[in-house]
Order: sequence, then structure tokens, then C-alpha cells
Amino acid sequence: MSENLEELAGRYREILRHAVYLVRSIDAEGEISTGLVGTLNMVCGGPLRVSDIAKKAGIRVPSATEQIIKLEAAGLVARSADASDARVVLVSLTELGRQKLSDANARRNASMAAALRSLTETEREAVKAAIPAIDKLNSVLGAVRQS
Amino acid sequence: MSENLEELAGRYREILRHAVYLVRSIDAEGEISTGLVGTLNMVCGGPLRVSDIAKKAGIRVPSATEQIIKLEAAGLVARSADASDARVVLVSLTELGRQKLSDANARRNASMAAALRSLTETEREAVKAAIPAIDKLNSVLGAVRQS
DNA sequence: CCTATGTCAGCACGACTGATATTC
DNA sequence: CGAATATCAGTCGTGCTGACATAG
Repeated sequence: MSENLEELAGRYREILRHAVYLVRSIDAEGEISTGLVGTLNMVCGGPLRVSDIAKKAGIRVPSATEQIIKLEAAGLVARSADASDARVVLVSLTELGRQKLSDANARRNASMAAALRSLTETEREAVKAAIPAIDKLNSVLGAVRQS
Repeated sequence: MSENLEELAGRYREILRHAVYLVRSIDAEGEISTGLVGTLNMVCGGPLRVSDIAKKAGIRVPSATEQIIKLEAAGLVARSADASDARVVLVSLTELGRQKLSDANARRNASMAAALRSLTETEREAVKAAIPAIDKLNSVLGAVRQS
């Protein structure tokens, strides 16, 4: 059983490594980088604090600040003060940001969807079924990273 | 159905981006970086040309050269001339490189296996079942990338 | 006084493009 | 001579740590 786990770990790492540069090359087609789109997606549902963005992205606060400054310079997000706590900075999506995000997501998802279309229905179901598990796996790996 | 595909594409891209980042940070615990291990894995089966390494890794030739120089400085690979073409440089794994590669792979698989262990059996099965599909997905994306 | 939050400064790594040799 | 191969030089993006100001 432990042997199976090692093998599964190796195979999972393998496909992940492969997927790295594939996704990167797809994302390279657009104007906004992957990381920035990720940040935009986070603030899509409403204003977020810088520290929350950092936590969700799995990066440090200064790195999040840097991204936010870039996005603000591009007019895609706005920074505002929190009424109840003057230390926090709330980051929200601008209308332009909403448009750009929508465009970027549509373009990237279209590329991926095209690839998914060439899979069989069974294979697509397998990918779909694995997503919650991989998500949990990410959480576990993220928790380890904290220590 | 097309709507489902778009949504699946988005969720898949999301977890992938996250997973890639996490795996990289876990790998940071070791002495050799993810990219360098990938290169070592490539030359594991025999000498390769710099341009072939670049192509397999999905990076440009100068970037590959840079990696190889680092690996050579660390004594993990050796550069040699090709008898039939004086322009090409063949990169091969040294004995030390083989040891370090083996160690690195084992350590990384162990980390991942530990994370997998915290999943339920059902979740592990879901991940396992998705691997062939994701592998195929990678191939499709890779084929698109060629054009 | 101590903690939390965010920003700034400086650094490291890894990719890229452009400019050379060198060889085919 | 033009194409292919590899390298060097310089740049950029994006993460990090450490230091700092400000607010709780």
C-alpha cells in the first residue's frame, strides 16, 4: 500500500511537471500573466484584504502587495481603506478589471476546453471527479508549507 | 454541455496553477530545484543535445544552457563533444548526478506520498483514475502548442 | 509595549531576447 | 553564403527576507 502511494506520488508529480509548461505557454498568449489573473479572480467576488489575497494565493504579503500595485497601475483594481480598521487595505475590482478578467478567463478556458473536448466522456468524468481531491491535496501541501 | 466544459476547464486550470506552485515550494526544501531535477531526469536515459533538452523542457536554448552550466558546476552532468557534428554538445549524467537524482526523486515522492496519505481512499482513487486522462490532456495541449 | 497590517528595499532564481562565435 | 548549434550579456517577472511605518 505504501508502495502504491509512492508510485502514485511519482506519477502525479510527473503529470504535474508536464502540465506546468503547457499551461504557461497557453497563458503566454494573453496580455495578463497567470498570477495576476489569479489575483483578479480572487477579488472578483468582493473586496479583499492584502493579507487575505496573499494567503489564498499561497504567497507572502509583500509579494501580494507587489502584484496589487501592478494591477492598480493597470487600472484593474482599486485600493481603499477599511472603515473599521485603518491598517487594512481593501482591494476591489474596477470595471475595466472586470472586463479584462472576463476576457482573459474566457480565452484561457476556451483553450483548455478545446483540449478537454478531445477526451472521451469517461476521461472528462475522471478529471472532474479528481478535482476536489486535488484541491484537498493542495490544501494539505499548503498546510505543510506553513511549518 | 459546452458550458460545463468551460467550467471544468476553469476549475482544472485553477487547481493546476495552485498545485504547481505548491510542488515547487516543497521541492525548495531540497538542494536541487525542480527545473534542474527535470533536466537530470531527461538525461537519465542517455546523453542529449542542449537543443533537445530545451525542447523537452519547453524552454529556449539559452535557458537550457544556463541550467546545464549550473548542473555541470555541481558535478551532476558532463558536457562532451559529438563525434559526427562539432557544433553539438552532448549532456550526460555523472555518477554523482545519478545518485543525487535518485535521492531527490525519492525525497519528493515521499513528501507527496505523505500528503496523499491524508486523503481518503476514495479521494486517492479519484486522483489515480484521473492521471491517464490528465496525461492525455497534456499530450493534446502539447500538440496544439507545436502549431 | 506587543501584535497585526501593509509597504519598501534589496536579493535570488529562472525565464526571455539579441548578439556573437563556430560549424555544417 | 545561409542555416543550425551553443553560449554570453543584459533584461524582466515574480517570488523571498528583513526593515520599517502605522494602527490596533
